[in-house]
Amino acid sequence: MPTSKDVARLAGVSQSTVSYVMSGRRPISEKTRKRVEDAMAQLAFQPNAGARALASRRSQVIGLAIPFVPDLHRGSMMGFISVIAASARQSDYDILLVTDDEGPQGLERVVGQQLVDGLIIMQVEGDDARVPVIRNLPVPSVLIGIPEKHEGLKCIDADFELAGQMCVEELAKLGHETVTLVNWQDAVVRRRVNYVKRFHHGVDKAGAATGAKIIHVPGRATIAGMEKAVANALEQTKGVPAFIAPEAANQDLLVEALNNLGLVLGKDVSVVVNCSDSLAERQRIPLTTIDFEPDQVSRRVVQMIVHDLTEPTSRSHEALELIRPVFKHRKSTIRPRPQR
Amino acid sequence: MPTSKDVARLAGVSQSTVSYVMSGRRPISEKTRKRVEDAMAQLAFQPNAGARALASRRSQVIGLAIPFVPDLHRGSMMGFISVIAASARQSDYDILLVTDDEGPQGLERVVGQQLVDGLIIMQVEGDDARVPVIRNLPVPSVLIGIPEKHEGLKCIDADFELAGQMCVEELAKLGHETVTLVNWQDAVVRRRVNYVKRFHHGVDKAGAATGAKIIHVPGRATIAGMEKAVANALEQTKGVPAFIAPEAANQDLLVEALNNLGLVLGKDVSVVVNCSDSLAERQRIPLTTIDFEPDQVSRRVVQMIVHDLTEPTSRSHEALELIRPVFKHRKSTIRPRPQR
DNA sequence: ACGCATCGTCGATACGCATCGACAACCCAA
DNA sequence: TTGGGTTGTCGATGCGTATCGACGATGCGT
Repeated sequence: MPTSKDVARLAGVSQSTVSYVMSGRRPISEKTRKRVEDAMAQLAFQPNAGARALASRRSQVIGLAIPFVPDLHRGSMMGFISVIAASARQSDYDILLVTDDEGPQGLERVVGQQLVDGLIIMQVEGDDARVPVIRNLPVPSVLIGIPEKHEGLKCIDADFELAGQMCVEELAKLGHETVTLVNWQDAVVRRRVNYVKRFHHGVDKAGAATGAKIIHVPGRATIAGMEKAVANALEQTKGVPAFIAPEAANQDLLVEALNNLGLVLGKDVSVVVNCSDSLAERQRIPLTTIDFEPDQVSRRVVQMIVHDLTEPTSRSHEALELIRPVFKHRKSTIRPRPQR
Repeated sequence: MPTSKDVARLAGVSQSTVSYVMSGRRPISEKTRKRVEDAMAQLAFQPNAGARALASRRSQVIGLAIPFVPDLHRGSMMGFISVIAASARQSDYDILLVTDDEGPQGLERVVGQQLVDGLIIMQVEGDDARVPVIRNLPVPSVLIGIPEKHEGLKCIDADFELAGQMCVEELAKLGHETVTLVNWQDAVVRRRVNYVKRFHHGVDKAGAATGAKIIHVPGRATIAGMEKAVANALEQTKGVPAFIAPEAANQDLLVEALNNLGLVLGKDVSVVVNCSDSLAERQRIPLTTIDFEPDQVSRRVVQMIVHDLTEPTSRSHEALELIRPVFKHRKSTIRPRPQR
C-alpha cells in the first residue's frame, strides 16, 4: 500500500506538503498541488485511517447504537440505518455498529478505544440505560427518541404528539364524531418508549379541541383479539367509525378485522395507519397514513452530530427537535360530506 | 485518556511489558501480570484503536456491505445485521457499514484506508457489481448469496434448492397431488438474485421425484393480482390444493386471497410460507413455514471470515456452504389422511 | 533601496501501540 | 561446577499521518 511518503517522493515534495494538500490547512501553490494530486492518482493513494486517527485524534467514524429489536420493528429500523449511513458518508464519516447485547458499556468501549468521534443512539426509551452512560462520555452524541430526563442532551424524534393531533383533526374534519385509537402492543408499551404517551396526548388534546370522542383500545397480537377490540369500539361509536392504528404491526390485523365485519374502508369506516408509502399503496384500498418521516429524522440526526464534530466551538448545549409528520390522504378514509 | 505508558508507569514496568500482558505473545510472570492488570483497571485503560491498527496493521473491524433495499426486504435484512454485529463482537471484531450508494468503490475505499480487515457482502446478486471488485482486494471476504461466477470466492447462503425440495416433499407426503408455487415479485426476480432460480429448481426436482404436479404462478404486488393468480391455479389443480409462497411479501396477499375464496387454511388448502416464527404464530391460523435460518447463515458468515482473519495460514481458497433450511409444521397445512 | 508581511515549502516531532533484539536471572542436566 | 536452554523484562524502533516552527522567496509600500 502506498503511503504519503511514496506520494511525496514521486511528486518531488516533502511528506508534509502532501499532508497539507489533503487537508488544505496551509496554502499550496497551484503547481505543486497538481503535481501531488497527480502522484496520488498514479499510486491510487489512500491515507491510512489508523495513522490518521492517531495523529489527528479523530477517527471520522460515528458509532450507531442499535437496540435489540423483536421482529416487527425491524423493517423501519433498517430504513433509519441505511439513511444514516448514507448521510454520514456525505459528510465524510463512516458508521460503526454498536449492538445492545454488549450492554451500555459497549458505548464506553468504542469511545474509550477512540474508535468513534461521536454517537447516535437509536430507539431511546423513557429511562434508557444508555443515557446515564453517554452523559459521562467525552464525545458528542445525539439521540433518536426522547428519554424522561433529557436536560443537556440532544434529542431528535418525530413529533408524535403533533401526529396524534393531526390524525384526529383530519378525521374530525371529515365528519367523524368518534375516533378509536388502537394502541401499540403491550410489548412496546412496556418498553417505556414514551412516544406512545406523546401520541396519545396529541390524540386526546385534539379530541378535546374538536369535540370528537376518543376511544382507546389495546393493541392486540392476534386477529381474534383485534376483532374483539374493534367490536367493542364499534358499540361505543356514534356515526361513522374511524380508527387510528399508529403501530405498523397492528395495521393488517385491523384491516382484516374490519373486513371480516363487512366494513369497507373509505366507505363504512375510516382508517389511518402508519406505514411506508409503497406498502400503503399496494393494498386493495390504498391506506391513508400518518408518516413519521423517518428519513428526515435520520438525516437531521446525522447533520446535527456532524455539526457538533466539525464545529466544536459553536456546539449547543442541548436540543430537542421534533420532525413534523405528514398526513397522507388516500382511499381508506371517507371523503368529507358534500358541503351543501 | 490514559495510555499504555501511563499504565506502565503506575505498574512500575515498561510499556512493552504492558503490551505483552495484553497480547499474551510473551510469557509474563503471574506477579507482574497482576500488577499491570490492576493498574489498567485503576486507570480504566482502553488501548487506542488507531495506534493499535497502525502498529499491528489490523483494525479489528469488518466491513459489512449492505445493499439498497426496497421496503419489503428490510425486515429480514435487519435480522442479519444485528446477528452479524453481535457475533463479530464475540470474536473481538467490530462492524463498519458500507452502503451501496457509494457504489462498489466504497469497498475499495474502506480497504484502501485500511479501515477494515475483511468484508462481508450481503444480498449478493447473480452478476453483482461488487464481485469483480472484491476479487482484486487484498483482504478476505465472504458473500451472503451466490453469484454466477463464484470460483475462488467464499459464499454462504441458505440452501434454497433443498428448501424447495423439502416443501414439495412435505406437501406430497401430506397427500397433495398438485402444488402451486407463488413466485417472488418481478422486482426481485429482475434483480437476478439467483436464489429464486435455485428454489424453483428444487421444487421442480421434487415434483418430478414425487409425481406431484407443479404449477407456477407469478408473484403479484396487489391483492387483485393475487386473487387472479390463485383462481388460475385452482382451475388446474387436482385434489386438495397446496401453495408455496417463499417470498415474505406475498404471504399476506396469498392468505387473504384464499380467505376471500372461502378456503380455510389447513382444511381446504395447504399453505407454506417463509416468515419468522413469531409472525407465523400470531396469525389466526398459525402458518406452516419453510425457515431459511438467517441467524445460522449470519453466524456462519462471521465465523468464516474471522477464521480467515485469524488463521491466515489455513485459509481455504474457496468455499460454497449451504445452510439447511427447516420445515416447520403448523396449522396451515392439512393433516395427512388417516392411514387405513 | 529598504524593511516587513505573506506565501509556500521543508524538517522534525508526536501520536500510542506492537514487536524485535538484547539480556539478566533462573533451572536442569551432565 | 559449568554450559545451554528457558523465562521474564526492558529499551529501541517503526507504523503513517498531522502539525508546529523555521526559513527562503516573493510582493508591497515608502
